[in-house]
Amino acid sequence: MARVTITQVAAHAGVSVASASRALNGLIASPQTVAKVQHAAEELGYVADATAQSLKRGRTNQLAYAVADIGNPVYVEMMTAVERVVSASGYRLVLSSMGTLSSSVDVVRDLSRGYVDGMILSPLRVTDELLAVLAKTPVPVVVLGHLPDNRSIDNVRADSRTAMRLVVDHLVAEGRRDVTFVNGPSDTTPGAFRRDGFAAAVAAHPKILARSVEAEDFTIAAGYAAARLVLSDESRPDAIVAANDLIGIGVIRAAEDFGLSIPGDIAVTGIDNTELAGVVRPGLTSVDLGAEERGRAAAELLLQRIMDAERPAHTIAVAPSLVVRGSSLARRPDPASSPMREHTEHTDLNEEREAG
Amino acid sequence: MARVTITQVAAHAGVSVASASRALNGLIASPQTVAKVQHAAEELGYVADATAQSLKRGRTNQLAYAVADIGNPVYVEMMTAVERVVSASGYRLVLSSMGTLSSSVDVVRDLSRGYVDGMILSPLRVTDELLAVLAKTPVPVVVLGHLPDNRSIDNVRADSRTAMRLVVDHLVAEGRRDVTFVNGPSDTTPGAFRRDGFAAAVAAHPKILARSVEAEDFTIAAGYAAARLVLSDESRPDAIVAANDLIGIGVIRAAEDFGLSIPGDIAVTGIDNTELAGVVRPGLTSVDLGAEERGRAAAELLLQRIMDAERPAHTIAVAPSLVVRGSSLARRPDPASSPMREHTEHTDLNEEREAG
DNA sequence: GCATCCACTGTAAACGTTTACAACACTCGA
DNA sequence: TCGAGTGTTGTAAACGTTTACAGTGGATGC
Repeated sequence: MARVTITQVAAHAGVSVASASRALNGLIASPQTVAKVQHAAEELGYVADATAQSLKRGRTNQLAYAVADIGNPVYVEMMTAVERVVSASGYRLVLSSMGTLSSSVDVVRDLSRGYVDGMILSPLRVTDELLAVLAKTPVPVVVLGHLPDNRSIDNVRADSRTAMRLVVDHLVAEGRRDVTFVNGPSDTTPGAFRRDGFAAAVAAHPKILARSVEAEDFTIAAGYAAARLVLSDESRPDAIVAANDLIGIGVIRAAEDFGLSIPGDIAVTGIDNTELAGVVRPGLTSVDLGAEERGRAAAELLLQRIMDAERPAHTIAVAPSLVVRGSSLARRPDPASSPMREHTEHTDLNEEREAG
Repeated sequence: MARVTITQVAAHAGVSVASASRALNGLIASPQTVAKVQHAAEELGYVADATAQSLKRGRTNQLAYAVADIGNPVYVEMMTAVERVVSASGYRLVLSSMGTLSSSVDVVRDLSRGYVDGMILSPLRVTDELLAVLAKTPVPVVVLGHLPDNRSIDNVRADSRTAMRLVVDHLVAEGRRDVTFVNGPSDTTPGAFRRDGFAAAVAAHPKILARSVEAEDFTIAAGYAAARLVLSDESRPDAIVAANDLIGIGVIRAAEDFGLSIPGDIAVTGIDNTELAGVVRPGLTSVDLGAEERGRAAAELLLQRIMDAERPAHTIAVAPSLVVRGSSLARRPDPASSPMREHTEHTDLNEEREAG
């Protein structure tokens, strides 16, 4: 299945390559030429070579979304929002994952080589090396995730501080007094910001006891493992704040293994408000960080940056909102309790109550 | 941040572009030249333009994985396996989603234009148009998902028929007699094959009552909606076979809304054995279709096809295996039952029992 | 009948690389 | 001293497009 070039199409149609090109691109050409060329192209199954076209035109019509942790549904949610925006502007979106296999620096370097006209980056860790590469990368970049200030890089971020305040305030209001934060790795950007946010939030409540541990990862399995340690401590907390929904779900599973009722014995909260939070039982109270809105904002920032390379860098922060579900309700005055209390919770696939 | 070309590097180093190219690519060149060129490249921040390089070399070192439904975790699982294989061979993997926005035909056409050296396709629907495009596409393709036979296209498939037999046999063995299949759209490839597989499987058990309905989609929300209809029927089944885990989870949630105990009042099974199946309560019995193995096989097939365009097309079918969890256990002889029976189920984040 | 315009066409140069080929400066052996 | 060999270099042609430019032919105006 050899590649057929425009030269062959031109020959087959009996015209010059220039005419063929013009006919195919809808530029000025006589109706007969257009007909001949289109027929020839059809017959030979011609498709313009993308690399040649990009080289000549200086643009690829491709944008990239590079994400560290594609296993986390929240990134899929952001990607969907990104795709909606960029494909409306005629770009195709390619997703490239920068896992353990390829470092984010490598991915950025590679993407800077001209395969894409711009990129959105969601790195888990923002190293100095990455910042250096980003600063001198020739293609437009938007970072979706917290970035040091004054970096002159377009940036869309969640508000981790407010998010942590929302959950902590909520738990305290519901009567919790001993709160443990199960973070993901704190050398990651979300890990660091949520750690600090938690510290700030609990500082506002001098009476409550606050502790922190770190899960190995922002995953269900890591949350489960970390929670087992927390719960086997002799003085276990009456609330666990998880750094994201996946960890939160792991915590719920661990609590179940320990025979603990949620929220009777212990409250649990997550962050991201993914679909999963509404699907586990009890429903996981979570902070919605506006994934959809962040994705959209990042895409729009990128499109604007492409149109005007000189515009000043923008930073957009999206406001979080608390979504309360069964996992964090007040511990009730012990209603002649059955050992495992029954949670009568309506499945919130369609609606949810918000408080923010 | 203007693009710096090899011409500038060569000028800056005081050599010809040919020498610069050779020095940068580790071809034959004197140590002094290499040093000068590398220094110049470093200083100017030179990165080779990918489109020019690809045009000249005739290869991009990129492979694509195009997937219809990125919201389904099973595709992420396959992608991870694919990436592991292809990046070990020096390729970069780009993911392109063909959602409602862009038809699979468009995506294939676009990818055939030279942006990638090969692609793996997981289409939801295999239309004649898609087959026609695939047949004449100039870049190597592997289809990950059932394909009509004798298509001379490399193909990796799950064994839906066996999968359906495994769940149906299991449910019958556990004493179920009235089984409803909640399929996804049956005009999709998985929908059609699972429908047929279910029909064949129940045909082997003449005594049991079998019915089918279709959810709008392979999602939790669609499964939930479909299950509400099924369960509000006056003669509700004693088992529901869901066409995948997401639908199965929706079914569990719906059953809960109806106050039904699982597996006491009704058994539920899924397909794909995603992580979610082990995380919901009760654990969702599911058929593992070998996502990891299918992804790996597809990637290897693609690499071989790239190396040898003439080799005959292969079809690889991966054997399924049943993973039994709490959602489908036998209805026990009514142990002085509490209305909502308590499932003491060990969280299977680490191990699971298989039967296949 | 000649100049002018118009609509269209072909020639050729670019885009940034890689690479075949020829040229070059050496060293070595005769 | 010469020729052959070696190791390195530059010139120039390609890869498949797009596009500036200079034609071409015919119709129109005088």
